[in-house]
Amino acid sequence: MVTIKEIADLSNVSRGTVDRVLNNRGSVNPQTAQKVREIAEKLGYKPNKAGLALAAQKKKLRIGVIIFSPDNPFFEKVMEGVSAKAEELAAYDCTVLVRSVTFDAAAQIRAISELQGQEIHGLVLTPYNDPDVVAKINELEQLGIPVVTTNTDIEGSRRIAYVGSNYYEGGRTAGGLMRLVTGGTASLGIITGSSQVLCHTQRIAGFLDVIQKTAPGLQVLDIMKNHDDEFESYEVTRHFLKTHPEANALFFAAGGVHGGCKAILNMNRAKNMHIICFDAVDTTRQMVLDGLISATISQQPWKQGARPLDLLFEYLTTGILPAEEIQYVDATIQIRENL
Amino acid sequence: MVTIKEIADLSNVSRGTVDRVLNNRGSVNPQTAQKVREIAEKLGYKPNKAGLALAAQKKKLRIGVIIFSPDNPFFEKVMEGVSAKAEELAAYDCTVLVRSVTFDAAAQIRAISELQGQEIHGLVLTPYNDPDVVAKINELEQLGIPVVTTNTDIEGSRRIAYVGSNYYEGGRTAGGLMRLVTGGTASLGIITGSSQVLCHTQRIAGFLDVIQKTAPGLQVLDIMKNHDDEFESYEVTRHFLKTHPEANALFFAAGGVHGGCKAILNMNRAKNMHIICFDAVDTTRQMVLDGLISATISQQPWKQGARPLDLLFEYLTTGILPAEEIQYVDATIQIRENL
DNA sequence: TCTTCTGTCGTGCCCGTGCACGTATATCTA
DNA sequence: TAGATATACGTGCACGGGCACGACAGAAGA
Repeated sequence: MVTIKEIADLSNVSRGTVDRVLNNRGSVNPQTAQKVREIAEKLGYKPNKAGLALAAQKKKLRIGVIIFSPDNPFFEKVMEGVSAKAEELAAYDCTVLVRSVTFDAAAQIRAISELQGQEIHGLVLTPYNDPDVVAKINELEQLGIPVVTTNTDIEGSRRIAYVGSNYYEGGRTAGGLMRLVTGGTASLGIITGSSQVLCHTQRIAGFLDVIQKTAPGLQVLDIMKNHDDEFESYEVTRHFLKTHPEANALFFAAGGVHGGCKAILNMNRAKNMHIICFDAVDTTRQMVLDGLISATISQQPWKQGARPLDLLFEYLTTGILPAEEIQYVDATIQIRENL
Repeated sequence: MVTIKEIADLSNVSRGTVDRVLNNRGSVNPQTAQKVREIAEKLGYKPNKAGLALAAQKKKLRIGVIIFSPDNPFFEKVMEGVSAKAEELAAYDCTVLVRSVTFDAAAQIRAISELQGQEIHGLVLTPYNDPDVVAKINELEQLGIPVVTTNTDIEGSRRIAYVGSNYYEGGRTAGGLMRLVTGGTASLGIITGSSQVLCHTQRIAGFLDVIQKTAPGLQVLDIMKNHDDEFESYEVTRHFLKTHPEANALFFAAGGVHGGCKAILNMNRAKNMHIICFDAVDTTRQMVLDGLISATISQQPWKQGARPLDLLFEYLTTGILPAEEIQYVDATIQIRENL
């Protein structure tokens, strides 16, 4: 365990000077600085976390969180993760300010400005994909306010990290599961939210890649959109089942699982139907337990809420950036027995 | 954030007295103690982790780890977890002493005594199920040396926590997977390590419970033992396949997956064979990627190595016992696409 | 009454880091 | 040459908790 004091002793300077050198603050003689840096390097100095945390205790941190309005059961679980972690961080005098707003650029930017007014030191954001939002994130970065994106990423922004799913890999896993539960032969329908949402199309791309390569017996009858709406999902599934009496498998790449399943049940098509979907919200859990859904792939919404706060807190107190800029949560396969 | 100082001020005593009361050291007037305790309770005092860690810096901790000789690829992964966490803890002047010994009571007790000679402050142990080992664990507890068991638990001991799999639930998940990949109908063989090892029998119990309740079409032809030996596994599988030409599914409840799979390949029985097993060691991974094994259930060996150290360090520096005495690692389902 | 013992409690330092403040020396200006 | 200014560096305190030491009072013994 190398301390600043040790480095100071070996460099024949005081702790303060070492501090100035290693943290680039104040003015130091270039030669002295060079020497200190060399010694610190040689000794492999890593700031002591306990000391850092204690020193950080003085300033009260405020972290802002902006996510969708949680009318969505998935985001309710994300919120649970946020709340749990917020409670934990409260012990370190760190306050978490949550704003849940509608999913559009203007509302997001308004919410960010509001949080800026409250003098936040960091921000967790589920970004709406818009150049204005990118600009706003970069503005925050300029002001020294780090941003972590969650659930969905945004390109071109200088956010310090992204925590979320790897949608393409999730789709691949779904494809593999479909191969396994159908034995490699089936006539299937794919139901997605929207072709405009990158997440959904990425999932379908992964799914199709896998079945084309490893399960040529899986025939895709149709790809339909439900715009993440339960009732539209019901309608669309109903129509699909009617026009395709031979269909015996369904892949839900987005929300609307509940509506789709209801349609299957109402039309008495549950028998020999193989269903793979995403997320383990309550209604989905029930359908898995009932045996209607073979398996669901959970993206750990709780973790998607909690982890970004962890990363930000670490960065704000220790200055250490996350080891990985992109932090994928595991896509865990859930069946009736391990829900 | 409540501090000792605040409690002291409100109780009209000094920090030292509050410290004595809350940590039960030294002598304090019972009335004063009562008052301090009440105030601490009311304020919901939780010792500050940073402060605690800083104070703990003075005494260098030593934690002992005893696991099997890692000729086993699973325990190699456990060791990776231990090493990674040890490196992390080294930053706090905490040394981790590892002993890997053969799996019997005498050797374990000898190793523990050795570590005692090195004045360890805590111990991580994969306990051999023997009354002498129980007694030894309790002796350590008496001496103030906390013990965390990992991978397998031991009854009647006063270990502060257990980190490992829920074998019964793992078996249930395996049963569910077998139902899914076979479509609910198959003639299967079960290969286990030994009927003397609790873990293995628990897994089989979970597996059988599930298939009896949810997949009556799954017929168990035989349950065989391979004593966790690859070559015995090869022989036993070979014999099973020969005597059961109709067999089209295999469940490996223990080690020896590689040997068993080799037998299947050599006898040209890979086609239409459904295999479910445990752990994702390299040879198993390869068989999953090759499509021979449908799915494997991983018990996160890395975490089983790392987590116990975390718990012990937390306890030794802060005195906080793990929230849950029994910490199950997730049984994650791994298929070709999410390995 | 003086000493000794014991129970009770306050004080100060330590751990490692950040940071405000103070000070010494060198350079520049009037 | 005195004074202002800038550069380079040392010092001390804060953060929260552990712990050693010592102070003080009351009781017991001589």
